[in-house]
Parts: sequence; structure tokens; C-alpha cells
Amino acid sequence: MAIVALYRDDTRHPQAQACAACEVRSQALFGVLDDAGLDRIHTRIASLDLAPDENVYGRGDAGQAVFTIRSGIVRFERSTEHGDRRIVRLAGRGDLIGQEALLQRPYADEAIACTPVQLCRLPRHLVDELAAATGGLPRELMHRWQSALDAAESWVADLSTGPARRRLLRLLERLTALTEPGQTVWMPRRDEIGAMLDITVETASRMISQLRRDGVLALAGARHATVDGKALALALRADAA
Amino acid sequence: MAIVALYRDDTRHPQAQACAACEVRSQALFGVLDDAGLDRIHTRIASLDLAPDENVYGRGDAGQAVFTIRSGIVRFERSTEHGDRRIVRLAGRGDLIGQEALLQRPYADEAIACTPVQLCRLPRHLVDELAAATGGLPRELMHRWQSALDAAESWVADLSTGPARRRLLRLLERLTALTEPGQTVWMPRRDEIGAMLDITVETASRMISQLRRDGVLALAGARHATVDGKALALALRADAA
DNA sequence: CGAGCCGTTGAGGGGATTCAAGCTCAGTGG
DNA sequence: CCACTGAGCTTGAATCCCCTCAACGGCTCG
Repeated sequence: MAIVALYRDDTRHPQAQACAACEVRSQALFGVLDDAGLDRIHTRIASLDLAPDENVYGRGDAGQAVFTIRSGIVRFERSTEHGDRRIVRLAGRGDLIGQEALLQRPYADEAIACTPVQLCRLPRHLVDELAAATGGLPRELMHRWQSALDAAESWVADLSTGPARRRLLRLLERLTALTEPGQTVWMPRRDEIGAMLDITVETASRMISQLRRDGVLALAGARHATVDGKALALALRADAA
Repeated sequence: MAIVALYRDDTRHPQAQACAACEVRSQALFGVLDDAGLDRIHTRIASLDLAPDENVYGRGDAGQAVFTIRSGIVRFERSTEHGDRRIVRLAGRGDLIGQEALLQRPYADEAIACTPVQLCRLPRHLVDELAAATGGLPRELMHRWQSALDAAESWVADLSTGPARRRLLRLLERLTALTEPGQTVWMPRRDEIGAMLDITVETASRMISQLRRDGVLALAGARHATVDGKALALALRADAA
């Protein structure tokens, strides 16, 4: 894990410039802050780069920071006492993760990079100070929480319901939604798909092979694929009947 | 649905007395308010009583209020386009539900009474005013959101993972946790169990019969049962192996 | 008392798992 | 350079768990 201090004092607030230029700022937590507000938060935000399968934090860790995802995909997983794990949610560009740290609670899940991931690390105290100073931040935080809740509930309804094929189709929908337009879709390892959908690696592999034959999916190198949106929608409709 | 105005002005703030005497106040949203704070919120909180299968609100409704559960169990469900529904979470005594209304978002799920339910209805504007006036309330709200998120994620990990028998055992764990000590456990209809665990009514029935034979469970009248905690824990341990 | 809802149980079939073998491919060391 | 190795992916065959279809009993209620 590489940690880089983004913001320094060597010129007049270049840090604010950096944040102002940040490509996810409008959708990120501090979108509500004006440029003056950005001045105050320099030198305390760190940028991290994680490789796939590196973890952002672990369940139970006493967290001191929340994170904004600048790029990449992060998974949240929980494992039972007996070693079997289950992925309960995904997060992507613009999402805020680890919010429970703001409440001085330990992190609720393992958060692990799926793809190469770029994060901004925001110390808890910084967010506390900003929340006290600015009116809009608590409301923005509540929006984040609600979004996470919605994602978790729809994970139950969409990805934990029905036969394996339908679950996989819905997963593909989500993965394409997490992808920048024009990019190839990130394709999880088969055992990751298993942990997302509660199926075995063999079933995951079989379903993917089937979708390839159906023209929904075309593998494109390791861990990537292209998805035919029309065929996907069609398959979902046919499948539900 | 019966709506009763709890608080009237005929004597000196009996409303505050009622809230002060409320049995869930310490765990409820306004536990952070002092008695003086309670004075301000009279006449605007309504008490509702719902019968089983009455719904608190519907998905997509433009909500104007949040609710505190004083007693009973509420389920949250989502249904796909094609009529099949899935229960994604339960809430019980002391829980706050419908929080998305505070963000002026439509309700994310159907919220439906499982048992007879007693609610307090808190208008959005009231919560807004209190949040502006008192320091602790936003933080308390964030705690509520985090609890809901945790419940939704563990619903994936516990109740949507593994074979039917294990899911049912874990559901029984939760149902006993939602029950006041000394009370009998609420037993959902078989089709509700199906919607919670993504199994059919027949499978649910078979599993329950099996657990009865195993001494984990004893039905006690319509929609109620007693659960042998030790046998349940034992069954869960044996089952995981 | 018949109708309908809810729960239970059985028989049969199907989808997912389990067990097993072979494949590709990247990394390693002879 | 290339066999060797192991991880990840795929496919097949057999088994099993759960679903589907069906019938029946208890219960409430019009």
C-alpha cells in the first residue's frame, strides 16, 4: 500500500487547487464545501493506492478515518466463524466507505480492493471539525449512509434471490454500472462471484460459459470482459418469465 | 390504521410527561433530548396502532415522517417487476424507520407490520427543527443509519447464505432477539419465512417440522412459538460442521 | 356448512453441489 | 530454453437439496 501526502504548503494552497481539480469532487463528500472550505483541509488528506486484494480495513478495526473512492472497486465482506465468507456489497467511484469510524465504532466489514483502487483518506477528526463548521456536511453524510443502506438492501433483493443465472445477470448489470463508459467491465474471479451470489465456483463458471454462448458476455483478457447491454436486458426479461 | 393524537394542551404539558414516561425513550431517537426539549415537541407526535399486514408506508411514497417502533415487528420488503417479493430486513422495538424521509427521498421499501405494532410518527420538519436546535441529534441519526446498514448487511451474510436449514436457524436466533424476555417468539407465516430466506413455503414448512422433531422449536398457537436456546445453538454448531 | 387460507406431507423432477479430471497460463528453476 | 508447478478456469458425472405439483387436514369466517 502506497501512501502519498497529496497536499503541501510550499506554495499558496496548492492543496485546495488539487481538491478543486479532483475529478470526483462534485460527487464526493466535500462537494458541499466551497473553495474557502477546501483551504482548511489541506495536509490532512492522504492519497492511497491499493493493488487488487489489498484490504482497506478489517472488520473490528478501531477506525480513525473514512475513505473516498477516486477510482476502482471495493468489496465488503463478512465471514462466519467457520471460514465461509460472503460479499455483502460493492462500492465504486465517488462512494464514501468506512463511515462507522465517524461514530467511533469499529469497522463493520472487511473492505478489500477488487481492482487497483485510488482512495482519499479522511481522518475522523477532520470530518468532525468540518461538520461542526459547515452546515451542509451532516446532511451529506446522511445521504451517504442512506445510499449504502439502499445498496445493501438491493443486494439482498437482486443478488441473493432466485436462480444462479438471474443473480449473475443482475451482477453483470451492476458491474457495468460501476464501469466508466468505454471501459471494459471488471470481471471478478469465479470464487469472488461465488462469494457475491452464494454459489460455487463451478456453478459460476458454468453460468458464465453459458452467457458467453448466449452472446451476453465476451471475456477480454484476465479479469475483464465486454457486456452486450441489449442482450443482457433481453436475457433478464426472458429469464424472469 | 388507528391514529390517535397523544398530546393535548388541556393541562400543563402532559405531552412531556407522556414522552418522559415512554418505555422506549432511552433507546429511542429522542433519548438525547432533556425534559425541556420534550416540551417543545408536544402536539406534533402522533401515536399509531397497526394490525398485522397493515403497511406503514410504501416504496416510492414521498415520506413526510419517520417512525419509532414502541412495540411489535416491522418488515421491509422489495418486489421485483415480476411480482416476487423479498424481505430484506426486520425492525423491532426502539428502532427508527423511514429515515430516508429526512432527506426528502421517497421511501426505499415497503414497510409492513408483522405483528400488532405501536409507532410514534415524527414529522420530518419536527426532526429538522430539533436537529438544528440540539447538538446531539444528527449524531444519533447517524447511529440509526449505521445500525440499519449493519442489519441489512448481516441479512445478506446470515439469512441469504447457505442451506435452508441453517438460514432458518439463524432466523430463529434473530426472532428470539426481537422478543421481550418471557414472551413467546413471533412465528412468521410460512410464506413470510419464504420471502425472508428465499425458499418456498413447502421447504419452510418441512424445515420447521424437522426442527420441531429436533426439539429446537415448539409451536404455541397461531403465529407464536417457543424456542429452546440451547438446542438452537447446538443445532447451529452441528450444522456448520 | 362450504369456501378459502394456512400449514403439512408425499412424489417426482430439476438445478446446484460435490467430486474429479483436464485445461490454460504465468512464474520458477534446472 | 523449457519442463515443472500451481493457481485459476472449465467441463463431466453423480448426488443431493430444494422446487414443483399435488393432495389433504385444520381452522376461520361468511
